[in-house]
Amino acid sequence: MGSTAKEETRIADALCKAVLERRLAPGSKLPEEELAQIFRSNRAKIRRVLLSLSRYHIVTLEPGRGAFVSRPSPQEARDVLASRRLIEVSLLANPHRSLSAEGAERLRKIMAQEAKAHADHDAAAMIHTSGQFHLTLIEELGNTVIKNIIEELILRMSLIITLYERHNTTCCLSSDHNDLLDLLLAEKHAKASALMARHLEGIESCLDFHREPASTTILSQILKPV
Amino acid sequence: MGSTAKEETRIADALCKAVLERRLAPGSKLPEEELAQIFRSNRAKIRRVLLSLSRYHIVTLEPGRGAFVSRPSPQEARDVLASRRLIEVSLLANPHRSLSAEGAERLRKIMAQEAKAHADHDAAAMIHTSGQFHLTLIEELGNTVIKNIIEELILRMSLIITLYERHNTTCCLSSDHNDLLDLLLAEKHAKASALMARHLEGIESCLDFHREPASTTILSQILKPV
DNA sequence: AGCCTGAACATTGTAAACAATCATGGTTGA
DNA sequence: TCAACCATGATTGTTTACAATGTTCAGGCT
Repeated sequence: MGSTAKEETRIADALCKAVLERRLAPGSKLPEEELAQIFRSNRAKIRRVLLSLSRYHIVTLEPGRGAFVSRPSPQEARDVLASRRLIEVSLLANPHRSLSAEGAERLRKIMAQEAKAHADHDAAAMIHTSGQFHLTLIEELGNTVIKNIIEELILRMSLIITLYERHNTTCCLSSDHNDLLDLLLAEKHAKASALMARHLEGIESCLDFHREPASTTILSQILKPV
Repeated sequence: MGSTAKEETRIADALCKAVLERRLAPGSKLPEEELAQIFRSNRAKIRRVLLSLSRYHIVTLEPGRGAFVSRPSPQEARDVLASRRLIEVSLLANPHRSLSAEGAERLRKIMAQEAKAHADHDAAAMIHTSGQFHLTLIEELGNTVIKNIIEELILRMSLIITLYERHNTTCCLSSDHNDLLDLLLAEKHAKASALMARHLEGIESCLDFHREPASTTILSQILKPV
């Protein structure tokens, strides 16, 4: 996510990645000094990064207390889900432009990575490539602005899933992606849109807003020392 | 737009308001020291505000050169327009919930303010209330997350309109709002959605991406000295 | 025993001084 | 006359130290 300086981008990306892959649990405290050591940076830069991330609702700043990984409320969770569904579903129904050949190629490459991650049982890679598929799709059919919006929503969804995922369920089936691409190439917008709606509803149905685990994590074990 | 501290919110809001009402021209430089004096604040806080606003694409930070009011490129302009249209139109077609009685009441009040601003020939108030109408509508039919997204897009649209508005045209006709409310209360989603599409397309048709005026402004005359 | 209180510690927030970078205007030379 | 160049001033970027706030833990009181 575009920061100004290079080093800050690095740090922000590392934090976002940790959130995306659900290594960083919602509610975790993010002490400035500790982060500065982990990333071999200084407090000022960490501070800027945290402020930036707070704008994306990934981090919550509590004045006088510090920064924490956000814990979206059930209401916020529902709103994020609904917003993402609204945007992705309607973009597939009314794409700004149809899928180009090179776009399809990009998507296929990502699907190959997905398959590999699945074969390797690499959970982090699976989440990452799955998100990448959605983002690339949005970018091909829509534009950069919408892509950025969805990018933020996907990050927030990671927090939501970590918080509210019902155990015993296997969320996020990725077999849909194949069908989705076929429908898009066949220009069957209505069907593609409906499939996307089901796809996202599938994720929602795996959530349970009654429980709120407070699992906090220890940073240094999670954020690799650069 | 929610900042952490109170004073910073005040400053950010003042800047956003100036952008929204098109007093702050795209490209204007925003020197830290000068802003600090205008808002009787200090550089550190101004700096935080500018960083925040840069995350909303309202301000562009150029390393070593400082902060400037963003100048969206024609491409970015088109993308912002398209994104806003996508979201607003599809939300009206598939609202998350139907308009409540109190929601209608809120909208009516805003429309009254719009009428007053129109009667007074108060351009700033007209822009402000018009935006408020859209935002309230989105919030009633959708949720807070979508509202925040649209809020940012409306701000960016202010910059775009300032940059690319074709003169001799009267953009943003507000007579549509009345009809829109009627259609919504009658639960005529398809018609409401179509009207919104036309409404937003009307704005787009007033833009001309060929000219790029570089009008820069002087801050102290525009930002009231608190 | 449980809880309130207060002091010591740790962390965040703020300010100011310093360093680095960029815009400027004037000078020099062809 | 014009262009390139250097010196100067202004603005941004970074670091440091210090102030304010929150947290924790020990001790004493009820």
